[in-house]
Amino acid sequence: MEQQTQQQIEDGGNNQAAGTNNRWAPTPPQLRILKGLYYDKGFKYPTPEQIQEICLHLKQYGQIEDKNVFFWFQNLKARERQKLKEFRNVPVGGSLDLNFGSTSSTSTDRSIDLNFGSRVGYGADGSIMEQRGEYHQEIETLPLFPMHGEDILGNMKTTSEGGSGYGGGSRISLELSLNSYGDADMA
Amino acid sequence: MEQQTQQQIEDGGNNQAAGTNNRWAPTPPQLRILKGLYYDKGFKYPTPEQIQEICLHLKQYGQIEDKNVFFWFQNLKARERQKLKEFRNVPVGGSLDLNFGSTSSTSTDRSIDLNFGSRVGYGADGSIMEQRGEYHQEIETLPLFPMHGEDILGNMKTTSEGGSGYGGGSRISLELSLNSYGDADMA
DNA sequence: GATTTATGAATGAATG
DNA sequence: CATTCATTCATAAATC
Repeated sequence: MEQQTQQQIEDGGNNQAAGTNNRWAPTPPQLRILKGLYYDKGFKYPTPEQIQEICLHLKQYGQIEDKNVFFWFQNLKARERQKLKEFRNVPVGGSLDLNFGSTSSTSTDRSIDLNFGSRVGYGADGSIMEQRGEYHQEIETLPLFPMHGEDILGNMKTTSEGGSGYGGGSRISLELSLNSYGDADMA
Repeated sequence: MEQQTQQQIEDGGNNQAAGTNNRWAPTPPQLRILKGLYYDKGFKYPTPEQIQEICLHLKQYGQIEDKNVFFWFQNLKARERQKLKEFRNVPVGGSLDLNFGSTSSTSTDRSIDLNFGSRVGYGADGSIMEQRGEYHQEIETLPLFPMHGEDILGNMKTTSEGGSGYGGGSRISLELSLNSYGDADMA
């Protein structure tokens, strides 16, 4: 599922030949509409339904898919935010204290708590991932990785067999049958 | 998604240098294992214990933490789900008011009436990647794009396009302030 | 025609 | 689990 068939988008007379383009490019009408939504209406958080609506509508102006609309909004938002961040520091050396009263407290509180070091409380529904005080675990022979002599990659498990399983854990004996998923390093 | 023309994950054990790369990127072996688990074995809901197991095993193929495994599964699940959901028809009957500069409903900044959408909200990105050769829909009056009868967009699609046209007819009249942004076509 | 820029696309990470 | 943010890769288009 790479960049599938998003071909044949034509812009206002500057289209490419068929077969050479794979990346969607908004046609002028599409761009106009999208920008209108974003800037004029301040419409920046379209729900999936709205995305589909928009996409459906934009289809008459050229090939387009939902994900194009989605990405368009995402990228625009991200890049606007990015630009703002870059300007946070006034590059001028002049002492410009612009205290115009407006307590522009940008409440962009993204309480970043990067405390993901060891254990995380990913469990959202409270069913998984408990806080274990000790990171003590004796998984040597993992049930997930059956030691048939080779693991998923075909590498030999040189580790000790024996299986000191832990009680309570789902003992899923998944054996990966090493299916290449087309995942290779194509440099 | 199996996009292969992207990252150049380099090594298999020397990733994430200090300070330069803070974001984990799966090494090819790691990816292969993870995909094998997910797709091959249908293993999509790892418990915390299993996450640790997986992580432990993946460690021999590069730096990795539990949270990486966790996020990987979460993201893949979420995005796969999105894809499926996006195929469904849009049930919206809601009216996303999209009047740029017309119908002065400019009371609030975000005067979009996105209250209709309960909370359905499913993904909107990877829409349809599969074979969808020729489906094109006959849009008419979308609630999102109220037609006022005038075609301000004036897409000169009938002009010297010289290619396969946009296909759709311009029956939607979306009144945009065309001069708002100056660049509708930066091509 | 190689370099830079703009932007579509992908995905890891995070939040609620 | 759904949604959003941040960062990065990839590439068409513009620039030199």
